Amino acid sequence: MVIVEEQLKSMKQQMIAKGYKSTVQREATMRVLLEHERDHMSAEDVYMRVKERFPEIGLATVYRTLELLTELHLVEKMNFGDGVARFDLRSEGHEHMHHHMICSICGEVEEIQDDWLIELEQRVKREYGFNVSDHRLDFIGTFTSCKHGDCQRHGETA
Amino acid sequence: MVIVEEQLKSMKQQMIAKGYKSTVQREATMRVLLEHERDHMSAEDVYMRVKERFPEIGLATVYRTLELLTELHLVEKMNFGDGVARFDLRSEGHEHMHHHMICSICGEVEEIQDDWLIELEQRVKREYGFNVSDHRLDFIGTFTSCKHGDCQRHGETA
DNA sequence: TTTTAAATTAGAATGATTATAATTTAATAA
DNA sequence: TTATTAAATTATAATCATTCTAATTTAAAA
Ligand SMILES: [Zn+2]
Ligand SMILES: [Zn+2]
Ligand SMILES: [Zn+2]
Ligand SMILES: [Zn+2]
Repeated sequence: MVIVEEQLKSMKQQMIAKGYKSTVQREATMRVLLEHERDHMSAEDVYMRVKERFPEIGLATVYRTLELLTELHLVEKMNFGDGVARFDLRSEGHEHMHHHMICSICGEVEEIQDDWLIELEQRVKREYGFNVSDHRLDFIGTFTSCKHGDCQRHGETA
Repeated sequence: MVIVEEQLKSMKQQMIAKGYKSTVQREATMRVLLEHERDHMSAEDVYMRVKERFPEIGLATVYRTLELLTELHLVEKMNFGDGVARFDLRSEGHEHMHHHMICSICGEVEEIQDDWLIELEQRVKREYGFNVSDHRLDFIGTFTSCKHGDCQRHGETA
């Protein structure tokens, strides 16, 4: 886990390397994503956070920045079935997307950073002639702690 | 793979068992799903197919039926990132959702019916105290056949 | 056959996301 | 540094998938 400033610098460099401009709005948006790395925020969530420090930013700019970051493979646009897209930072140095555990009691989303699919991807190649470049793996279920009622987020929406 | 009529009967029974009514609109919708088992259709797609045989049906009814089938765990509502929900029949006798291979050249979606995640789910339980009740696994990549240009669906949207 | 809650219909409303046109700005080079 | 220009931003309108609403119809139970 690198410090935010360092990751921000790296993201800006990648943006410039691909011919995109570095703007204060984009920087503010990236900073919010970095500071909420595990939060799976919607565009609206990100917008509200950015607005706290940069009140004149427009919603469309946030949308476009998130789209751009997705295109640059810095961010993954995910849909967990609640009608909004959520934006998830891709971990530096990880070729493939991380996995998720989604609690069906409270909606909490936790991450598994290790790539557990290396072997299965060889199998996909062998058995189906399909060359995997990325993946998405979500586990749906319950944390033992949630089942016992001591769930921090019981009742919240997501 | 059972015959359509048989599966339809089973789905109707499950619907009635849970206290829902069996209607011609619901039957027509289920029939379309069964006849396009591997197609990953949007609600609009399903609506158009149902309309061919039942022109007076309304779009909202199709939406509500798909929602109901999702609730009954007969269908899975999936989002592949193109802005529409797609509805995928859950295979009879399979506790967990099947896996997908999504071709990034042509958008074709193919299914893997075997459950490849049994061991990983034990690991999730062991390492995170998370009890898995279902999962979603998509592989993104290319079929060897697509990479060589003989891709049937090259250029189509999805 | 009557009753009644559930389901359907058509159309309006919602809400997330995208497009538009005018204005501003980052990056390049004189 | 200043001028140039394409790219980015803003505010707002438009789009489009999905959901809601009120009136009407229907499936199932009595
Ligand atoms: Zn994540
Ligand atoms: Zn929980
Ligand atoms: Zn499928
Ligand atoms: Zn293909």
